[in-house]
Amino acid sequence: MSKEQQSTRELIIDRALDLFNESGIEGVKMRELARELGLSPGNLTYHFPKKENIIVAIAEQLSAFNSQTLQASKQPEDLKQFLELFRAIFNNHFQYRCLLLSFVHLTEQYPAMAARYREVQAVRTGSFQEQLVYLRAIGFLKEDVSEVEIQRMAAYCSLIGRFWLSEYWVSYRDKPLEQMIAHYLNLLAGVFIPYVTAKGHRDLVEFLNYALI
Amino acid sequence: MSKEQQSTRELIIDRALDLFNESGIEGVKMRELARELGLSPGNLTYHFPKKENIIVAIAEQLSAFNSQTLQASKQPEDLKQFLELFRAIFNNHFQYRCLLLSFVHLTEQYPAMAARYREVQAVRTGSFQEQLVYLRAIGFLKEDVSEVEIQRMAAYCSLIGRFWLSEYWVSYRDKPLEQMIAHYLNLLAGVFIPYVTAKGHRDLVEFLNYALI
DNA sequence: GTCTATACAAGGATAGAC
DNA sequence: GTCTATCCTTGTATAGAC
Repeated sequence: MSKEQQSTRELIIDRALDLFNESGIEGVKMRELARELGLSPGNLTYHFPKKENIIVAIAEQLSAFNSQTLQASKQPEDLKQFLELFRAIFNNHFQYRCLLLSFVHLTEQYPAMAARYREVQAVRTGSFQEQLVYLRAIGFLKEDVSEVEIQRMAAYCSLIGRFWLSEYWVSYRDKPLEQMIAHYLNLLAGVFIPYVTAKGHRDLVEFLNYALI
Repeated sequence: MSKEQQSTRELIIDRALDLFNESGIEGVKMRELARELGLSPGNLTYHFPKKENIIVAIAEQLSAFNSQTLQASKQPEDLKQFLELFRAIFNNHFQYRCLLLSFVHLTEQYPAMAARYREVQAVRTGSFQEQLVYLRAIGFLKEDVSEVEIQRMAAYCSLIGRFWLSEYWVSYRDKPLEQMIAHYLNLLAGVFIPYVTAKGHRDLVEFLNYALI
């Protein structure tokens, strides 16, 4: 996809994502974005009547990325794979951090985005649960792990998955991304430690050794 | 504190908090706030030259509340007390939800608030760790719980404490507050379950029975 | 010290010519 | 598809009355 082939619309989305990530969505003015692109403000409005439309377009990209990542592992082979899934998602999140970081704000301002997000998130939490049930079935989690415990683990995964970036951004931004992703993967792994079988434990230890530097 | 005795400044802060909580900080315009109070916009500017000043004033109230709540239990008698601490904090959070819900935003916009917050949060996470070490010392957590495990537990407490409200607001706002606070207290309690002694377990079960309806 | 009236600048959005 | 000109809202600043 060379730059020459990109439509104006695509050029706008790409540049907007960069600037939004850099200065926050609110920090980037429509006139500024137009100037950066060598367009007139009016022309920008032609392609995206409202700023919201640019945001939605970017959100759709992220959503597509995430769906693609998640489809890959309906039934993870082991805990390692389940956790690697999160590494991929965390990297997606960082690429689209402008959205993640102001997402409470966005859901307030644009009810359509809120509704869509709630839906996606409910599906995702449910899917975590299924994957954990599956991991229990194939002997990585103890047989006697209860439904309630599975639900709790899924809830922790959800919460960490949603908010790791916000915490990172506010409190640990000076530290390297890789290191902090490793930290949050470690927290995720820690959720399972008390509930794994011997086999699961070996798998987890392996993950912790190679994956967390 | 009857309404007659409140200074204009106090009246502004009170009304602003209500409106901010209702419509979000960005959703409340200075002119609107002035109108609600029966003041002229210029007069509002006299008391608070910038909107930020109102926000800071409100943030100081929350901070005072939280410090007061936290000082109460440097050395919790038991796990129950530790968890009750969080219930109080969660209720504070809800009272000041306008701040919590846009706090990434706020720390971006006002570096002073960011620095202060980072400081407070570091202290708080450290203090969780100390309390957990203490709970281990007095026999509520198993003796062989490691420092790494303590750190992880503190990290979970921190993450839940920071972001429970965001998740609640975005995904479960239609459910009653009490019920959702109970849900997040349950998640907090769940963090400790694998690491408690028999004594700690009894304590935890008791908490779960009476505290979570 | 407290308040009113008014002005200004920045930013999102729109209309219409080319 | 692109541009110029314009409008409206909102945060902020100031001058001056009481």
